[in-house]
Amino acid sequence: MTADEARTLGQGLLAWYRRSGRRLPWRETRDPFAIWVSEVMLQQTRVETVIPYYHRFLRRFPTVEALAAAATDEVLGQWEGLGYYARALRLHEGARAMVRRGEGLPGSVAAWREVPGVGPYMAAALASFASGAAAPAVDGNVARVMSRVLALPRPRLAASARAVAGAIEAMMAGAGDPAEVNHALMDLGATVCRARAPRCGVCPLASLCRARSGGDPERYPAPEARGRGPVLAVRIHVIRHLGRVLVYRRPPGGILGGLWAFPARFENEGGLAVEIPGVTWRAERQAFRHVFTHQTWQVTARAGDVARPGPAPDPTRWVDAPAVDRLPMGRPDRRVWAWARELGPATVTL
DNA sequence: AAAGCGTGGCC
DNA sequence: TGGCCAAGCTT
Repeated sequence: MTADEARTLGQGLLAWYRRSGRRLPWRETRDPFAIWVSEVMLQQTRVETVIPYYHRFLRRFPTVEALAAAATDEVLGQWEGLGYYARALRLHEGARAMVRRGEGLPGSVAAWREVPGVGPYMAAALASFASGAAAPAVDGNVARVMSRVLALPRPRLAASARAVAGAIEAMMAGAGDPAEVNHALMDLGATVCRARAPRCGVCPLASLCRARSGGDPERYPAPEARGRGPVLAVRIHVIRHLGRVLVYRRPPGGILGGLWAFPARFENEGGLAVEIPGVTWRAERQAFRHVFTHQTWQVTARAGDVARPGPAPDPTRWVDAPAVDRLPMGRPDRRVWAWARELGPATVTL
């Protein structure tokens, strides 16, 4: 693509964006903290899913100082249901580091890149949206758009990525506000140049799109191979004594890391199985399947009561039942709790 | 550098 | 239904 062609594309793109771009809450502000929160939430997560979380989170933590001062469980609690919980832990960690250093929020690509959880895409997006930097922000949408325009099957490969960035920079040079170019490319990918059923008839880039002239734009980008992962049988135990319940915090780093959970035994991975003598199990059980990206849990949940509990075995602890509602949990444990909390006391005791 | 990390919607 | 997908990052 020549510089002149890039300029023409950029102008057509911005004309389309001003007519058909999305209005989104995090585009109504230049507050870098709010935009940072939105970008973290939007990783691998749909816009419609994020919007209510975004408003709730900023209402609870309006500033980086408020977030830095919060407890981990408050932050995870606001995040419950969004998934990829390490994002929330890194956001929290980043906020505390910024407040500790007292130099405000970053304003450049390089400075954002130092922040935990901020990678190449986010650093460019944040510097562009909050500070006006002319940095190409290549997310999944933009990579797909440029993969098609330039007919590059693997736009993330180093050589292709350079071509993609170069073409976007050329568009920015010819077309005003760099942040608008980034927003426009993302919106184009989300609403026109979609993964399936692209609407080439209304695309402002169609005239120069090599994938379209090739006749089968959906062939780009090349599909990523992804495994489905194993199915694990998981036994989850809700063990109660009077008004209390046994829980533990899952270790950071792994699946649902940092969240609270009920003691569980995994088919072949140990998990956290604690020996509690004298449990009277109820006859009812709950069974369901929970599909993660890389593994599936076939869950069987049981609930029981213990008459004379010893101290909670490490790392578990007894928690008042109403407090369990406020502990951040993953979906499987939350679902088990929603079932178990409705059960009355066991009918038989030892 | 390939694998791990959640959840919900869509067809 | 099950497979695919959605504003990526870390190790």
